[in-house]
Amino acid sequence: MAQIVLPHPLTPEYARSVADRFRLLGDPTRLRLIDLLRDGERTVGSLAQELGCTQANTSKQLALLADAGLLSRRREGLRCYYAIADPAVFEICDVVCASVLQHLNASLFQLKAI
Amino acid sequence: MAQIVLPHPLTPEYARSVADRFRLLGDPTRLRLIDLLRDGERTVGSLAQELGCTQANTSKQLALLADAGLLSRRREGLRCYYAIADPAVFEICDVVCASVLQHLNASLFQLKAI
DNA sequence: TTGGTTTGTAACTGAATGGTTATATAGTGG
DNA sequence: CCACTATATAACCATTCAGTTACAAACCAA
Repeated sequence: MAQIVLPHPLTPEYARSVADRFRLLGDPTRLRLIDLLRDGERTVGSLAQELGCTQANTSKQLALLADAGLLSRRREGLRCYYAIADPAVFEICDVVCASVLQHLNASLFQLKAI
Repeated sequence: MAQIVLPHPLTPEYARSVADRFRLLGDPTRLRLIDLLRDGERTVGSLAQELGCTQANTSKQLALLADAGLLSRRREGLRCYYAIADPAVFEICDVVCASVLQHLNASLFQLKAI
């Protein structure tokens, strides 16, 4: 498999694609859904109940993640089980979380220093 | 330094913080600005010219990135030089770009298989 | 069939936001 | 002083989008 690298400077088209992915992960509800799916597949209703979201909204956000290829869908009778399809999301989230935590800690340190 | 880990399940507050960071990176213009700054600090006008953006918009987007701690500002007379302040953004972007490229390649393969 | 359950979807609303225009601020040179 | 340059910012507009409501579709049980 040929290794394809993004151009530098980044073209508007590629920037758009990457930005789309970032924006997809840039919502608290979707992040919490992904986090809940760390433990394995779950049904829409179960996820909705745990998040305190409506079923409609949960279904919509799950569909967005699945359409992007991050989640997989599996029907079983009435229930629909969603699961992580691309484990890369964990790596991505971990890296971003670490950066955010570092900033939060730094801010906290600033506060304590006053 | 104590290692602080995000709670699981992710609380709404932490999810919000992480989502904010993702959303900040979820814009093509800001991603291209970050990409241009890989080569070192640049002035607002220089960046605006290369992106084909207005000076006002470029300044606004740079300010957003700087306020979040991702960029640093350095004034020198009339000019204002921006630079990467948190190298973690490169790691973050690289991870996401790799994932996006993989999906793009997979889509391309699907097309060729038809 | 009838009723109940789970999920998907269309239409709508309010809020957030990227980009533009115009203006303010501040530094430089004559 | 004045003009010019580089940057920041305020006001505004158009678009995007998360969430809600209502409803449709699909499946199961009795």
